[in-house]
Amino acid sequence: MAAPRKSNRSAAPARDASAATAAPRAIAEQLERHGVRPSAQRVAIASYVLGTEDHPSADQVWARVKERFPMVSRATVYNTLRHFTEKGLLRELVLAEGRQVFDPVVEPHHHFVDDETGAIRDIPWNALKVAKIDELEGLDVREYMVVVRGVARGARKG
Amino acid sequence: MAAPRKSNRSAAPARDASAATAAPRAIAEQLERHGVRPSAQRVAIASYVLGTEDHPSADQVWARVKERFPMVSRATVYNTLRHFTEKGLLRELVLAEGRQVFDPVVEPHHHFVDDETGAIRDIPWNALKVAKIDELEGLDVREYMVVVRGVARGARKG
DNA sequence: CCGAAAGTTGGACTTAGTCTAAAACTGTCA
DNA sequence: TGACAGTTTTAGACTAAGTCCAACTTTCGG
Repeated sequence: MAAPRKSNRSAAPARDASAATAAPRAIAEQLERHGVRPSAQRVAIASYVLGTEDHPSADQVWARVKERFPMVSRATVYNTLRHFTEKGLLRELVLAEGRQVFDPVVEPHHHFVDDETGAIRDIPWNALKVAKIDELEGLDVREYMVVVRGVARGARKG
Repeated sequence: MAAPRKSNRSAAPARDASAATAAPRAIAEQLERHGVRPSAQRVAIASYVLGTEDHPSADQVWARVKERFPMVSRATVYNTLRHFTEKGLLRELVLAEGRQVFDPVVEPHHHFVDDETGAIRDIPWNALKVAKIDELEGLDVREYMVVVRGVARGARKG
């Protein structure tokens, strides 16, 4: 389940290194560049949600952040995720198993939903090509994506 | 909001004709053909959900059905929708504003989500073409669709 | 240090959906 | 007809996801 890339558990405290923790300094700067005032809670939330390859739901983010920051409130996480989304740090997808999920990749891309595990994976924009989208009559298209459902064959490692 | 098509309130009892009510006989037969025993509640649910062009959520179906069948319970509606889906009468989409919605069109097609109203519209399968879907490595594709978001321009009539 | 604005908090509330045990209905067979 | 089994429906409790709000805390500018 965990994506074992970006192994920068550099100056992390003596806890397990399972959660992806980027340097707080860098995260604070990233927030500021997007016009978000970096509070401690926001940095904690960002350090998980901006660094993950999962597509967590809001409640999943809350659970994750609480592990290292137990006194954070649910309202804060929800507000913050909305805030991040408004500021363009996140994208909100509505294709998951009934809940809205957040995707730190803001650039357009497609999605693969694993029917067995429910996991969502990104598909690079150029891996697929949609034709005739500009021929749709009467629709002002703002964005589009292909949603592929199926099962991942073979090479899935935990 | 009401879709004033299929005005076959033929041998219906003396009640109002506001909701789309197909002939109960025909619906019962349709259910039987799909291996669903047609109870009164199931026919009531089917007569709305199989005849609509909306993409209602389960709770919306419940609300609609209760208008003409006030004593129907929520569990029945949820069970029935699941049952219909298993029997291939409905398809369940997971792309709506955070909820699962049902689509009486079982054949593959694409979807347009109106960002302003949240309404979902079908896009015919042949209106778009997705290339390179068979080149996706390591994925057993079961189905796919294009989800288009934007706003409907002009000519929208209810 | 003060006040205002921004941020955070817990908890109540809402909405969507599931679960359950009991009741009601249906078909069958004697 | 009446008894039985299996199916369907029911109300309501429960859970999960998410919103809302009023109060508290923190930060920032002066």
